[in-house]
Amino acid sequence: MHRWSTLFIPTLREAPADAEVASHKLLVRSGYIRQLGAGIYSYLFLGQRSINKIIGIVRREMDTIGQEFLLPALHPRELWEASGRWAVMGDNMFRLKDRKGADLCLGMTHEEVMTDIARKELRSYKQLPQIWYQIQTKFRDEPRPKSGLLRVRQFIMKDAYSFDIDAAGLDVSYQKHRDVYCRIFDDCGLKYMVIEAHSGAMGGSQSEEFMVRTPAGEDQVVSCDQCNYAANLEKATSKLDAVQDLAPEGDGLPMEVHTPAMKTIEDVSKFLGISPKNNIKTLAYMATEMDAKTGKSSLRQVVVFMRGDHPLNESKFSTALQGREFRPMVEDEIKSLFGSPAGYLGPRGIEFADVLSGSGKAVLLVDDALKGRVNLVGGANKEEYHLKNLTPGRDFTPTAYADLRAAAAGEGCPNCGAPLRIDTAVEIGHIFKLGYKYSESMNARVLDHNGKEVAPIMGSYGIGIERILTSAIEQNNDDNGFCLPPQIAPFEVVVTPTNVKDAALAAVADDLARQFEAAGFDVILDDRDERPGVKFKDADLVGIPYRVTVGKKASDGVVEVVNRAQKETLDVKIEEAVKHLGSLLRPGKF
RNA sequence: CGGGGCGUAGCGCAGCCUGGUAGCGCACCUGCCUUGGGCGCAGGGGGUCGUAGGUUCGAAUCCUAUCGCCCCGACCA
Repeated sequence: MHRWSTLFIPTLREAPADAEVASHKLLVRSGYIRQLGAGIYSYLFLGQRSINKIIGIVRREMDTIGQEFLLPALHPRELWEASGRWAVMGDNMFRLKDRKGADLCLGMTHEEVMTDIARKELRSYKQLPQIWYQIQTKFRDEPRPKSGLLRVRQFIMKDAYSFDIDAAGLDVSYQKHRDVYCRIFDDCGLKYMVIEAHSGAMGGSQSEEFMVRTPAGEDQVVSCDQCNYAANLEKATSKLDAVQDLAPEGDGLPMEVHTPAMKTIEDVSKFLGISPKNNIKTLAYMATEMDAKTGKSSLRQVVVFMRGDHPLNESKFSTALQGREFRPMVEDEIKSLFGSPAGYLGPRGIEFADVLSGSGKAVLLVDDALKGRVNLVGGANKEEYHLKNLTPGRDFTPTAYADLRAAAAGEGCPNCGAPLRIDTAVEIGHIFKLGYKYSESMNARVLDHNGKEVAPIMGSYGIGIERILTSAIEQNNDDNGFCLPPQIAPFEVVVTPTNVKDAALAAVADDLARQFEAAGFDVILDDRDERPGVKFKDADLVGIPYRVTVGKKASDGVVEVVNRAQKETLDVKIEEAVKHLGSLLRPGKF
């Protein structure tokens, strides 16, 4: 039996001064974790116990669809060269050399290692599908670790990889993971959402994230309270109210108008007495083009037109550029393309490319919100002048239309039209249809039923173990501490005698704790010679969902069962305590 | 990488401006006392003042460099 008096549970009255978010303060105060360096933490007794319970749930559920492996954390450079990610990962990858000078890195994810196994071992469609997973430590040299365990440089991830013969098979593997993830997070007692996610520069056809709403989160989630629409801001769309186009002026063709010192959309709109919605916002970027053969990079001009009141979403922009890196143009670059300083930029006089890559011409990406609009106002590419009557398709031809706009709270849900909300959230899981990226680049091949060599199609699926703990704490804490769902708490119940010097009380408490243990509850006996207040405070702090107080009423055969989360106390007869707790912890079994 | 802040006992902080015995609260140890919400009394232990160099008779304090940590931003398969 676990006796508090013999355990190392270093609780603190005060939180470290540099802790900002609730879970960070409380994990340190409750003696779950201690910091070793920026984004590097030790998990002490209670922390590790809780992590182990979370891992237990993840493993139990993952075993219903896949097979557990354990891959190395130390990877040779060659493996990452094969997928092309040795260069792509940049400073986020921890790199080191061995004694012979060979380059190694610490694994930040394991597509490469898994694919390496697949390419060496899988030969036939008959061996597919496969789902392989592991629960293992990942290393990522984050530019800015923060918020305790929420953003760290070393953490535990459950990562899974599926190999299928075709897209239909991948759909099945993907759905299996989606279902299992829901069971896992339900079992962990989390309130979460499944949202559409940005597939990222890696391509991939579909991706969903499992998100927990909390102010401590770093992601922004757009969701609808009326229907089930939910998406990452990087991906979210919205319905816009119809906009009244301006009537044509003069002959209806682009017409110069003098706009002295009117550089911003706001200034121009006011000056001309129009809405920013009738303006074109012109943004100018330089994208990096990589020559596949020579590996040489060159710069490419990219112009973006948005509706005047709309912000650009850089993730969508990156997708539209097919992953090319980009940066804003500097002043000289603007002048050389537009012939005008910023503030008066527009389409006039520029011949844009008709395709994204190939020609050396500037690329023009136009946001979907401008499709079908007429008589817009934009810069004239001439200092202190704008143009009226600008109409896409007639006065300029986009290289492509694209969804580039960031959705905003209050705009209409794309499904049902109800107002959208935007919340911050923590990403606890991500499932991803990878496609052929790794099997192609790393040359994994199996024979299909026609005897033809094909690349298996892959999926990858991740769960951040620590983030389950942190988001559970973020969702359920108060001034006294936090309360974890019993399934992931380090203990399910603490038995607290109010005075261990009182032999009768101590005996009742000891006996009760033994009964709980015999009944299969995860129990800790707080047998410390401390005042009751100290023990109550500690019990409240460390997240144990139930406390059984053995005090004055014990002589009448009664103990108190305290529900930490509800802050409710119930008197229970000692001989019924096991049954009562059983009904709380193991519904249906007692 | 840009901006800001902080490094003094395990935790939270004062002292620094104006150089001269290193301090407070909590925690810890001993004894007594107390026992339903971090109790009280008495005694005690613990600090290369992040590190290195400089100025000075003398540096926690002034100067220079450097390292670490935190926050904002950039970034984030």
